[in-house]
Order: sequence, then C-alpha cells, then structure tokens
Amino acid sequence: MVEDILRKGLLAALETYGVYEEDLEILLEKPRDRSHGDLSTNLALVLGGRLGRKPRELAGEIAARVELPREIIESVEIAGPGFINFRIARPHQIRLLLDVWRPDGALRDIRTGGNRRINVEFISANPTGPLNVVSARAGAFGMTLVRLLDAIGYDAHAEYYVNDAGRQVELLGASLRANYLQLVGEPVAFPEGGYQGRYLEIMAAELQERDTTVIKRATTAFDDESFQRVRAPEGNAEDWRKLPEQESIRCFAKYALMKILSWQRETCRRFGLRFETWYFESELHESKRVERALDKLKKMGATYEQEGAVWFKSTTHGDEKDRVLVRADGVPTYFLADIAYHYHKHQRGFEYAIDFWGPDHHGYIPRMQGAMEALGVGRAWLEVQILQHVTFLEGGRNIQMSKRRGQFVTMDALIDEVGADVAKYIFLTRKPNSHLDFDLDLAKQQSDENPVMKVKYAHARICSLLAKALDAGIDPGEPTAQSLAHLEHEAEWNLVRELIRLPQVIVSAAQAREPHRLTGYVDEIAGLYNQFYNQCKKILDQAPDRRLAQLHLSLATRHVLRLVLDMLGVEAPAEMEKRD
RNA sequence: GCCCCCGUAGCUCAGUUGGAUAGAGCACCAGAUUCCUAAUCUGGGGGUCGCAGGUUCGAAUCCUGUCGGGGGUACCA
Repeated sequence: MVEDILRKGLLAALETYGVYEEDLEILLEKPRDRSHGDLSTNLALVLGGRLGRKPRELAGEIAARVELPREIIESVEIAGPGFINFRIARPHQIRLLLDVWRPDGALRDIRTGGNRRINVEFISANPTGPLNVVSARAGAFGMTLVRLLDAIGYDAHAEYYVNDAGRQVELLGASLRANYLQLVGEPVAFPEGGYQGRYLEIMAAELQERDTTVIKRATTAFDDESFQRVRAPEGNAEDWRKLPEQESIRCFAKYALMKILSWQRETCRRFGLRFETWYFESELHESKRVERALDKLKKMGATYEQEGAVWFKSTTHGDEKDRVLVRADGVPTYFLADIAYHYHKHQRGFEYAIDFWGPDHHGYIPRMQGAMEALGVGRAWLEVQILQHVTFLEGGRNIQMSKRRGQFVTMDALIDEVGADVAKYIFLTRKPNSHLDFDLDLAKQQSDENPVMKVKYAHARICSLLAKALDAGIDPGEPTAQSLAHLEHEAEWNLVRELIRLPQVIVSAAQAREPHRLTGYVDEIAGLYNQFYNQCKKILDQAPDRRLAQLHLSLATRHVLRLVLDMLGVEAPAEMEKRD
C-alpha cells in the first residue's frame, strides 16, 4: 500500500522532533482538488501547534527530510497552510491498476474479515400481505451489505425472520375466513382491525372455485428445506368452514400464511434477493426457546414480577423504562420472542448481527441491546441500522400507504413498472438513514435523468467498442504494465486514478454500512469514462501502442463497473437499445 | 415532555468521518456529431451550508442553544 510506505517514511522523518508512532495518527487522504496531488497529509498542521512551530515551515522541513522511493512517490510538495502533498508515480499507478484487475491482487488483500460469520437480517415483513415497496429499500440495502461484507472477507448470511405466530396471523385467518363465508352466502362480521386488502378477496375466490388443486399446487411451492414447516391444512375450504370457529380460523390462517409467504418469496426472488435462512417465529415457541430465554433472564436476575406481568429490568441496561416480557394474561410479548430469536442467533454461531429496522422501531434498540447484554452476549453484538421511510411520488403527488386499508404500492408493482435494476439503484443512491423521495414517473422514464442508465450505457459502450475491435482483427488480450505505459491523455489518467480507488471504496462502504458510496463511485467512473471516450476519439484508428493502451484501460474500466454493479445487484448489459 | 432522522444551488441530493476556492445530476444559457451507440461531451450563470454562539491553526462536518419538517415514545403486533 502506498499509504503504508508514506506513513513509514514520514514517521522516520519525524523522529528528529521526538514524535513517534504512538503520538499521532498520520492521516492520508485524496485531495479534492487534483492539482494538490494524489495523497495529502495534514500532519504539519496538527504538529505545528503541539511543537510551537509554524505549520508551513515545519511542513517544508519534513518534506525535505522525508525519504521515499522515487519509483513510487514522484514528488513531495508543500501547499496551503502546511499540507504536504504527494504525487504517485505513473508507473506505480499502473501497477495499482493491474492489482485491481488481477483476481489475486488488491481485492484479495482487503479480505481481512477472517471469514467471521455475520448475520444480516432484513425485510422480515409480517406475513399478512404482499411485500410493499418499503421492503424493497430494505432488500436492496441488506443484500448489497451482505455482498460488501463478503468482499472484505466476512462470511455474511442473509436472513429473513417470519412472524408467523401470534395475534396478527389469527387476524389474517379470520379476515380470509370472513371473505370466504361472504362468498358462500354465510356472511359473518368482519373482524375488527382485520386485513381488507383485495388480495384476500381473490384468495377467497380461489378457494371457492378450485379448492383442492389450488391448495395442492400452493403446498408444493414449499419443498425446500427452510420452508418445510409451511404446509396447508388438511382438506379444503369447505372442510375448514365447518370446524369450530377457533379451529376454522386457524386453518384459514395457515392457508393464507402459506400463500402469502410464497408470494413474498417469489417477490424477493424477482428482486434478486437470496436469503440463506427464513427463520420462523413459530419454531421459537415450539422448541421452547422463548421459555428458555425467559428462564435465562430470570436466572441472571434481570426480571421481576409486578401486577401479574413479568418485566425486564431494561433500565439497568440503558433503556428509559422497564419492559414487559409476559403479559398479565400469560401471553409472551413480541419483545420476549425477539429476545429468544436473537439469543438463538448468537447461539447459532454468529459473531455479529446486523438488523435493518424501520424508523418506527428505533426506540426498540436500547431494550433489545439491553437484553443481549443481560444474557451475557453483550450489547455491541447487535448492530441496528435504521432505514428511513421512502416517499413515493407519482404525478408530483405523494402516495400514502396503508396496509390495513389495502391501499399500498406492492413491491411487485414497483418491479413491473420501473424494473428491479432501476429501483435497486435509486434506493442505493441515498444513505440508509435519510428519507428518500422516489419519483415513480422519473424512474419509469428511460431517460437520461435516470441515473442507472448512464452507468449501464458506459458498460455497454465498452462492450461495443471491444466487439468492434475484435471485428477489426484486434484482440487486445490482457492489460500489462507495458501496454498501459502508453497512456497519455489527462482524461485517461483521471480515469486510472479513480479506478485504483476501488479497494478503498469497497472497504469504506462496507465498514460504514453505506452502500450508496458504491453508486456514487460507479457514477463517477462512468462519467470519467465518457469524458475519456469523447476526448480520445476514434480509439480504433489510433497508432497500435496507443490503441492497445486505451483498449486495456477500457477493459479495466469494464471490470470495475461489473464488479460494483454485481454488488449492487444491477445487471451490466452488453448492449442497450439505441434511443431515437 | 423525552428520543431519533433531516435542513447544503430553483429541484433531488453528495460532501472521503475536522481540511485547501463547498460539489454532482436535473433545470436554465451557449457550443460540439462526415466519429467505435449523443442515454454523451465542452463551457457558463446560480450558495449567508436554517439561525446564533462555542471548541481550534481550520467547522457544512464536533458541542450547546434555537427555529422549521418528518418519525417515534404500548401489558400493539
């Protein structure tokens, strides 16, 4: 690493001032302004105050004293109030570019995670209806974060938690049953707070028309392992109808759950989301993990009883008030089930867990981390990322979403209308905790206002150029230091400088949990490539040396674009339809 | 009341964890195509970084206060 070489050289130069490694951290950063070189340090500014020296003078002395390999650092300059700027020699920049190109190069060096297992849980929507667009943002983030963590050497595991137990599922069953009874002319009162979406009416109609085949087909959709526990109840809707009310509701609920989960899973698949585990809450109850988690908390002395309920002393673990674990009527709260779930996550061998939650759950963080602390796992084990809401605009107007009223935009509709790629890309242009206005009209337009198109186009352009080269009998082969030594134009070097940042961009995006740095980066690359392409016209007509260098630069650019687009889950097309 | 997020160009947002003259896209103005895909490129105008203090060599960034917008604050799920 160039940074390491610089640090070493600077530290050696600092010894004369009695300043050593442990005294300060040497920061090296890419100056915003290119004329300030490739890397810059503020060290003289920091040290100036401490040593009672004028920063600019000190910088001059350090710059004169520092010994650096000429073939790597071409120049050392002082500038401004006392910055020391370094320029990386071009041959070394080429080495760095080749390092990005090679599979065993820089991208292997950033794999420092030691294969430690990290669980990343996202979406985890209630199984009471089709996934809505809010889940799409969580999906885009979660999946990209998983890939980022893998890229820096962790073993990241995508997980989806299914709340398939409890009241809401019962309510779902009751809602479907009411719809069905209505159809067969035996109307009952619609359950209070029930789910009124059209999807339940349609589901009821299906049950009425083609009972058993529909049920059978739906059941066979769940033949892989993590879904073994999802099964339709015996018989058909007519059988279920005749059962005593509670049992009847349970059958309808089971069926609805199965159907809805199959939709949700299919929607995720269409959106390019792959979960290694779908974790079912019902399993927590059946396996007695909920009780055991409670016992453990009791044993640790973290609970007390009051007014018939069991409370968790979350105030001693950083929460503002204590929370109920078991209600006075003996029913465990969701909080307790969540504790059991996360405790089991830890027991399953994950060294770290990241959860993506909606903004409505941010108040939940202290108690959840507090519970992990009380269980001896430690609060830092669980990291929670809050995803702010997305506002969807159509025709300049806000679309309000409410599941209860059955008025919401589904994730499927979003995929149908704007495409998974565009949706994912737009979601990933903002950091997770800021609000996002998603303009549906704009995303639908396949126009130049659509940011993903610029990047896809740049990729397609490179593919087209390389195909043209092959047609002309020019096979560029692999980039080499020799071929790239013929890069000349400023636009070419601007591109090189950005391409070699890839490893750092990946590391910083992964560590900061900010996948939007990838979209920013890839947009920059596409822009720089377009500038190069426009300024160095007619690549194929150039002298062989120049032509080869430019083709190799194009190959390297394509490599970087593909790599990043893969992480974003966005397709990199070889060609685009020409517009007009 | 308390907690979280946000406030940067006309609009949508970046701003490399405290750096040098605050950037990009869109919109607006002026240009570029006998050319490997113009979904592109070149140039231009446009700012009291909500406001006021503080911390220091240096603040859009950190601290305090304040104003404005959004969300949360259940023995709900």
